[in-house]
Amino acid sequence: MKNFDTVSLSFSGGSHDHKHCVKTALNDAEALCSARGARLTDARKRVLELVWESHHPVGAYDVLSKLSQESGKTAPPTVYRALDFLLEQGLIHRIESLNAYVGCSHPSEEHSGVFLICNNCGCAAEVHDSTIDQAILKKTDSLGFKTDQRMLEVRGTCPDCHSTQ
Amino acid sequence: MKNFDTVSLSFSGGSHDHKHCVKTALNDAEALCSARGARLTDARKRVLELVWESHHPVGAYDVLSKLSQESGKTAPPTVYRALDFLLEQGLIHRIESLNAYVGCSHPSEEHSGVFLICNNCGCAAEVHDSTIDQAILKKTDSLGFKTDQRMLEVRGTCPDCHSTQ
DNA sequence: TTAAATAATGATATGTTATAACATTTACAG
DNA sequence: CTGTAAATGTTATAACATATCATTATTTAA
Repeated sequence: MKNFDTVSLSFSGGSHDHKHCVKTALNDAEALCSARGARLTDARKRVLELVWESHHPVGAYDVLSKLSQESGKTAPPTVYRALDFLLEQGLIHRIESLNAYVGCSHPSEEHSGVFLICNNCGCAAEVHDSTIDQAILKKTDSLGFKTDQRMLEVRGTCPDCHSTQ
Repeated sequence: MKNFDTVSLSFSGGSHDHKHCVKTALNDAEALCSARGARLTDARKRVLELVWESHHPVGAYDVLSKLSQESGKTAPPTVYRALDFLLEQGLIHRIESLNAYVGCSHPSEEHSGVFLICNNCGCAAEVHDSTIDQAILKKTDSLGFKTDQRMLEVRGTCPDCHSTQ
């Protein structure tokens, strides 16, 4: 895994060009899936788009109702299958503490992010920090625990909400 | 918050005196609640006992069915109220990635644990590490994010399962 | 010590999130 | 083409959680 400390979206104040954001994500997704021989079908692509509609985590049933509106009756498995595919490909992340999903902004890297979730506005930022990664690794190693995945979610107030009050 | 690095139960190989473990937890809980003027009623105490029955996270509906067996028909709110109380008092923790609950082994300290969850045997160990805490704090501070709570759950294979294969 | 206030519990219904199981259609390699 | 695997459709249900209102128990304070 590449050793990088980045912030995917660190609290833009709602002022970034989100359409561009989504377009980039979709292009990246196409390229990645193509390179891997994975099939980013229309249904999967549409779900990815819907997850990317904001930087707020989106619930499966939110996706479901939008899908139902635009394409007629849709059943839960349709959505969950697409979400599972996108998770497998690393194109989205699941926020366990919200039962919700967010787009991943650098899916080409294998990684475990840290999610900062604002209790006020609901936005979620994915950040990376090798110091945190190493601290966790050191601890699990010292206990002989072999890690498969890890989830680190921090709830609080984002700088935008904090300054605006 | 006291600065401590401890392992609550680091993979005992299933060989510890669990009855003692539970008894201690219940005594501590009584003492704490008493000191705080919080009411550890029979119902709440029984739920705490049930959560402590193993070091595996226990689902709310597992608790519910045991309660129904021993006390006749019980409804979900009964269990969730007790779990909420126990969470508030820091007597149990919720494992978000499992929708399940585990007993807290040192409830008198205010703390955020790290949970190591074995995908093989299902056991969960709560560990603490100030290096991890500090790394996370440093990162969130640098981004101007004010933390309320955090969850860190690591899924993998515990040393017992790894050695036994 | 009793009435009022507060906290806890009981009971019913329903909301929310997720998956099992099986049928059908689509993509694509041979 | 056509057989196989992958994806999707469909129905039902499992699993997790809360809203609401009625009732009972406990504490507080007059």
